[in-house]
Amino acid sequence: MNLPAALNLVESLDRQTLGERAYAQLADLLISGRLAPGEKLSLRAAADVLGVSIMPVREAVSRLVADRALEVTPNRAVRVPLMSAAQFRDLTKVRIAIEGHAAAQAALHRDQSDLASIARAEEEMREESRSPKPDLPRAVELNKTFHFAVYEAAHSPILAEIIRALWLKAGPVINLDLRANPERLAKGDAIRFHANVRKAIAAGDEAAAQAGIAADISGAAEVILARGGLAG
Amino acid sequence: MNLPAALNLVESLDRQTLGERAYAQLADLLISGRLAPGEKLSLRAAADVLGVSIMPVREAVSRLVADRALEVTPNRAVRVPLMSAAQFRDLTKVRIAIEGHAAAQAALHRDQSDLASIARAEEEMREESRSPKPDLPRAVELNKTFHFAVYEAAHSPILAEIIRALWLKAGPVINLDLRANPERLAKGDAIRFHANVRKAIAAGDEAAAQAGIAADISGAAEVILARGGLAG
DNA sequence: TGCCGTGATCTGTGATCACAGTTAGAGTTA
DNA sequence: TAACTCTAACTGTGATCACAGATCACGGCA
Repeated sequence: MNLPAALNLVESLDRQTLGERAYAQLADLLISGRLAPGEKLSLRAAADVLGVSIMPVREAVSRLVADRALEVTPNRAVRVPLMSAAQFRDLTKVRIAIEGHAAAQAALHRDQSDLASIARAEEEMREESRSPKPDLPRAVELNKTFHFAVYEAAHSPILAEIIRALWLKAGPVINLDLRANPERLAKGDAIRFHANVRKAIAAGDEAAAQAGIAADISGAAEVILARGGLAG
Repeated sequence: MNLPAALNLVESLDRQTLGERAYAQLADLLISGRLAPGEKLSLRAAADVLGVSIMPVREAVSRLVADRALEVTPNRAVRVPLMSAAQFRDLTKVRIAIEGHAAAQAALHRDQSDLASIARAEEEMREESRSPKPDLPRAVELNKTFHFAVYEAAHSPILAEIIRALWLKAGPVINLDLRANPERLAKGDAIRFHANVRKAIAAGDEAAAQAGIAADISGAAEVILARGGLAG
């Protein structure tokens, strides 16, 4: 009973329950904006699509409901919550405070490997957005990769987890919009802010890193609010 | 079909599922520190205690696992996560940043009714802690009431929700300790900090409100860390 | 033609059963 | 006495069934 635990290791890695897999899939749909606010979700239909019974889906959905990333209405319907302009402004303020704080911490605590992955993520997104025919889903994914490369550099698992929960709420609004309206990507605001953030973190400049993330978040939020498509 | 919706109202209020009730009960146990880190929890046993089948408990537990307030080990055992000193320091830093921010926002956005409930909570806790024989569980509850009165005054539902999740993680460590070691309560540090916070918020002094909350949180954390009872 | 009642179908919630894996303890052996 | 083995009871996970309530389309009435 003493194989060098190598098998033991691979076994414990793919040892994820169906519920966790379902959660990961649904969370990805939300963060990347492939589920729109107000869109309904049926447990049984989702279970069919994922090829499992409804039990794993129930667990995944109850987790997402706990995070307010989904809601179940009084009429027993699961849907992506609608967000009012006021709620979106609140969410944006909180994101600026917390993600800005994380960026400042990243400027203080980043190591070389953090800088490398931030730089790589920034470059990949810059290339994609300068392409004549950008792949929007990929751009959304790369944007997420860049931001989380920054937040990981703060070396605070708890902070990273909180931010992930915020993106679960913001994804359906922001990334859905980005997919539908690529102009902002073409305009290159995000690219500029990202470059500033990378430089600030590399230089250890807390304030600039915080300001850069804040500008990026509020820039995207203003586009959404200006469009005026939010509920109530 | 047009009763003035009065009946409609009462009905929609008590419309909570067994799962939600189970969640509320378990969350309360965690926040108030009646469940210690490392303590195991059996779904079936909990279901018996709560007088329901295991289904509602499963939903409640999966929510708490999503918030990292509980964890299920690879051996299929649900327990309150053990916290290393490093993790506790990370949690404390994040709490200082976020709860401090909330206190600052409270100083900016509080209205008269916020000030009234903050003052009431502060006074009740001061009385309890000055009593010759303080009721510790009640003191823990009053402390929570005061803090959340402050955070509610920031008028940011999202921020309040995030802080609630942080308390879910910190409760088993901090409040368990407070129950076991009442000296800190007797010493009156918390009472002094609370008074400062109340005054700062009433005066609209962001920085002082933030500093007061930070001092309260780190004061409690230092006691825990000094005791040295944390894991790994 | 427009409206309302009605039933089939779908919703999430809860209970129960089945299963594989772990744990703990009694019983046995060295 | 100590260690080892094996079994019985327990663990969370998943599937399936039952149920009350909501939805929606169809058919009949005005």
